[in-house]
Amino acid sequence: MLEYVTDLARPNALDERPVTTLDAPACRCGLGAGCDRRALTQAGIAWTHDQRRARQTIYRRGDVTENIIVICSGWACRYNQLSDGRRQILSILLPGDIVAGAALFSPVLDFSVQALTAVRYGEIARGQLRERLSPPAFLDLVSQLLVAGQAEADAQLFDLGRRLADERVAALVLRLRERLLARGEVQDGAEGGSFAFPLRQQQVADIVGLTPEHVSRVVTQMRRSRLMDIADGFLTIHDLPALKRLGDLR
Amino acid sequence: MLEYVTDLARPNALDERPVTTLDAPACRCGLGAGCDRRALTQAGIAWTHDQRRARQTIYRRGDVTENIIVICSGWACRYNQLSDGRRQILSILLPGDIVAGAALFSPVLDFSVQALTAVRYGEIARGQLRERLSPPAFLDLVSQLLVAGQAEADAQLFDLGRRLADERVAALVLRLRERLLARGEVQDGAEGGSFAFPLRQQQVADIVGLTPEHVSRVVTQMRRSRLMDIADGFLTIHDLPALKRLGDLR
DNA sequence: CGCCGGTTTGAGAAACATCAACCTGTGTGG
DNA sequence: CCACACAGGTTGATGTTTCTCAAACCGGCG
Repeated sequence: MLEYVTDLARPNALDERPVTTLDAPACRCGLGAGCDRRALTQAGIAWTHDQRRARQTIYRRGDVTENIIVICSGWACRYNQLSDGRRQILSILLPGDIVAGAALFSPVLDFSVQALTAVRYGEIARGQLRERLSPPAFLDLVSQLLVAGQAEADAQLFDLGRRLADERVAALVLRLRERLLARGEVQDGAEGGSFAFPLRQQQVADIVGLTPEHVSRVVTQMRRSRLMDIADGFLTIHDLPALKRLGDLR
Repeated sequence: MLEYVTDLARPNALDERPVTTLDAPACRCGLGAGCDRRALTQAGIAWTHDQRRARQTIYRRGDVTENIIVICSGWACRYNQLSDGRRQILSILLPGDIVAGAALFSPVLDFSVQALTAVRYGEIARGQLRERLSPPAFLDLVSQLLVAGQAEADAQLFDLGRRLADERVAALVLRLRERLLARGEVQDGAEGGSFAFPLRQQQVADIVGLTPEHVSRVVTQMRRSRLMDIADGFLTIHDLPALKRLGDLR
């Protein structure tokens, strides 16, 4: 397997320094009104917004945190990596997603987290959160996010276990499209709309369990057959029905 | 792909009839003291114990349920299946596991559930559960189970995306061993102990994303190299360190 | 005994990985 | 401005893993 050369190996003290924003802009994280710095501060809950640039590491497997982390803007991912370089992205984190539900109970993370684009994220001490937020609301919120994560994982499991390369890519695109639709981040274009797609083919490969070369072949093939196109950080769907025939769970 | 011939296609009215046990025996489901028929009954919470024989279907994808389902004894699995027969098992359900955290919010199931051995399971109306159980305890319980499920899914995702056939099988065995260890269901034998292993190779294949033929080759190979052995419904580990070298996440 | 579900084995095909070259746009230093 | 490096993507030739299809095997059971 490839020894993926990433910047994981060169932590840069300056780059990794947390930058606390004093005025948190409007935040579409799932905590809803909860993710309002002023409101939380008034409630006596410590809340910090940090940010990372694209490709920077946010957490490493084994790191310890007492915080619940929520993505506020940008894309990130959870991944695991073997010592021989094989890497698998476990999930794509979009604004509103909880990075680690696991952190609710065990402070030590079982995966690494990396920014895919520039990312802003918030951290709340879990003890505080659990004490202060009214329990039923908190239950619904967290459980709902956990359940959504499980559903995503289920779909991904099926893809990796039982689908061919082109079907996997199609399914990935469709699921991303669904999630972005729900956030109103899909522009409707010719056939199936288009949306910002910051992933490099290497990263797509790490999601769908293929090599970057093979992803390139699949994407090129899809471009030629006018299924969809990825260019300039945007993904445009040209034939949504055909894509669904490939990648939908039926 | 194969058209897997399962008994999904021949529902048997007699076999599928729920059998409510009047005296629920000791139950190691995660609800702990909660899963005590008398206690729950006294608290006014409706609770039923049903059972299924091996290979029977408990739920089908798309079924609607207002209940939270917990496995009390036996093995079951969640799976999804394409119309062309491709099937992927999403998770193995052991006693104490919640079948569908999803049912907490959406009554319609996004997967099917099948008994792998004879299975006893309990159902509690979710509304009742959420109202009656004291919220903090409920939060911890459910979230903890959800988080554990996510961790399992993460490991499985890595295996399916980035591991070779023998590594996948080794990893599956190791993870099952861990879960059974926690339940005290591993007898320590010669090297790595042994435990009941009711899975057919077809089912193993549906977990690790391979064909049954290839699973047979891998298992036979492992038997010959004295890594482990599966026989008579029991799995015996002969060389735990070697197995871990193959399948552990490092 | 014959049947049946499950497993094993083999030969050939398909999907995907590997390795290597090349291409293109972009930034960088002289 | 040019030379150059570099990251990301594309393409091709070849190798490996796994699948497919088919047959044989094996223990249990009517």
